[in-house]
Amino acid sequence: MTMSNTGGRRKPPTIHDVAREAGVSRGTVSRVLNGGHYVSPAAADAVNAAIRKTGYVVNRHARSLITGRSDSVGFLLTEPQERFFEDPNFNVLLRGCTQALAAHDVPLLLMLAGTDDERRRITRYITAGHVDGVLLVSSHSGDPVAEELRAAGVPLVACGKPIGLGSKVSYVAADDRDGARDMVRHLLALGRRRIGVVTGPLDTPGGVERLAGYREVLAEAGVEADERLVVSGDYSRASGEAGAERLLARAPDVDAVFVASDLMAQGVLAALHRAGRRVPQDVAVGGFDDSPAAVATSPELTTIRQPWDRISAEMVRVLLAQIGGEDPAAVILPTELVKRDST
Amino acid sequence: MTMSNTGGRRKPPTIHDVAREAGVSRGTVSRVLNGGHYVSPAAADAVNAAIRKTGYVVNRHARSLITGRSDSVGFLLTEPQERFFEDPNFNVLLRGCTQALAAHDVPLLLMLAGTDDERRRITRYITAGHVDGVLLVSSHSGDPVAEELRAAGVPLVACGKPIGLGSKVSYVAADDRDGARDMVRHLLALGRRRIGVVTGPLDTPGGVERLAGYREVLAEAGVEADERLVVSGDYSRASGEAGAERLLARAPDVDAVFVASDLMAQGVLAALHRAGRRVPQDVAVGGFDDSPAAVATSPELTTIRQPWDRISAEMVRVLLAQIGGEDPAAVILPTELVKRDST
DNA sequence: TTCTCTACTGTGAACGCTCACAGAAGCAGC
DNA sequence: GCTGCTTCTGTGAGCGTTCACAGTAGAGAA
Repeated sequence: MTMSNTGGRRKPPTIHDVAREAGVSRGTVSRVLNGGHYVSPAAADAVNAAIRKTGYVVNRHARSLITGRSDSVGFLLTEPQERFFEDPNFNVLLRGCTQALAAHDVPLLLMLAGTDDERRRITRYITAGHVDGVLLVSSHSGDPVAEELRAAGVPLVACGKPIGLGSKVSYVAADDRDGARDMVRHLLALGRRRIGVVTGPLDTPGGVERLAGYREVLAEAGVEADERLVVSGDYSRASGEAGAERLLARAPDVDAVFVASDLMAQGVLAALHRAGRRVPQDVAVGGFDDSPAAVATSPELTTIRQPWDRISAEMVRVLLAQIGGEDPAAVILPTELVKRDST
Repeated sequence: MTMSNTGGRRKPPTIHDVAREAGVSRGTVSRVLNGGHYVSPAAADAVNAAIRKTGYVVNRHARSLITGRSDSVGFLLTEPQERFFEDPNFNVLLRGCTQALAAHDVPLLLMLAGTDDERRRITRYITAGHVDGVLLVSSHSGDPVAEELRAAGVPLVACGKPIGLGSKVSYVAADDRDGARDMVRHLLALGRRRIGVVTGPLDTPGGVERLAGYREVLAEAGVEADERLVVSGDYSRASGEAGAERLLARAPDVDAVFVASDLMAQGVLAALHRAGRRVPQDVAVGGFDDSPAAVATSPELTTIRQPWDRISAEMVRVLLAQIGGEDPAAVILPTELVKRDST
């Protein structure tokens, strides 16, 4: 009699079937399912055996209906779709988050807010309680979706310090300023003195902090600050390329560039190459992120590693804690200089 | 009296509240919510007004509990994570699918199966009925997850023709052979006769078809087939780079290369550049996909456009149809030659 | 008038689960 | 014996929706 007793049944087994099979009540099965407290070892064993035998899987809808939780979270990206297509950092983050969530059996709903229409639909979906919380990726300030979610009291964890959301919203970020300092110190140590910078968008804390780190280290080293060496970008490859061109035009004697993202650094490399500058001999180039893009260039990029694994793991941890009732938290993680061939 | 009557309530309004507000029964509200058949115009208006006034949003869990549907679908990627990090085609597809699904108010659950452990968890999740259907991206043959899902009768639509799943599984694909033919004809029209090819993985229909198209056109044109001109890759950038090196070593007189993916073409471009060959003067390079990667190269890639918008829209359409009870279907979409600077 | 048909509406039951509560069993202390 | 405490177990109620069914009203036909 080793065969399963399901016979020709179509419908999946319920908690009731498990209870009958194990010779206990629904309540006991439910207790085993939810942590196993106040259950005798004998009963727990019988229930687990019955679950295996029947192939029971909990019906999440029935559970959610009564608990009021959905046991799922949203991953919300409010960047323009070009950025999503271009920047592999999002993929790394997405992968990290799904992985961390899987350990808690929490599915991830992907929400890409490209248009205003999508923004509205997604906001409605989230505030209706269809997800318990949101992992937010939105670098720019004044994001109306984020503000609405915060106002609605939806548990929220941002990747990178969010702007204009007050201190009530959690975030996880790498130590941008410290990373920038490491890179510029590295360039100084190579003997470079005309160090340019292509910044990130200056309406984001990340962009501001990386620039601040650059300025600090130059000042500490007594290197003359030259505003012609500072050009701004928006993290995109194209803006890196344009930035490098401006830099070469304004300060032809530049001998190193700190670029605030690897993607922009790709563009910088292309522009330098077109201008006939050798990397790293004539101009050293340092990136930021350690994204997959950093090793797709030639030469491979020296860069500042953002600990993506830890960032995504912390985002998930903080979000689940907040869903569980804890207060918002801010987590800053250390970066690391990764030396490759571009410096 | 224009204020909402919600007062200090915390709990969201239910269908019952709407019914009371509109002066009708739950059943009538439910009918309005689900298509509005057999409802008088007056009642429908009253219900819609009440919905707006109360801010009612349907509780999907309660609905799912009784209908047995989850009204959500999974997006399952069984590629190794490096591929997901490297290839922006996945992002384009993902974006297209979320967008198409949003029009039907169907959320997308992201499932990335990197490890065996994840594969098992995801299979269990899906076969438990937590999603109504699956959008599958899995180029390689013998994928055990896909086979299990098919066997379990889960509605399934693959991107690209799946291998070894019999004819019972739906798929949407671009016309690989025809696209390859267009590209090789284009290279011939440019006067090239020593046309090499870097193939995709030959355990996938896409890889096989693109190679077949190449061979066909050369044969039709009476150009001598030379197996030294054929090297194989796996769609990755690195394999394109390695492929081009092999090609140059085996057939130094190559004057054009048809590369079966844009990402590989990036690698081919890098290898040609390193070898001192000018593109397109010395060697013309044609890609495949028209992925965002195609315009991030210099020179920008001539390529075969896969109609990603239509592919994702069709995948969603076919999947929803199949969930609705229709039979599996295969959809082949036409490609288009996009001329840029690399040919 | 009465019957039938169509268009619409209301009601109870059910979906599968968790939660609160009541009760049982075992054991100690009086 | 009774009381109190702890640990465990079963039961009824209810979460918010849809579905099947019963019922009503009005129009048209006999």
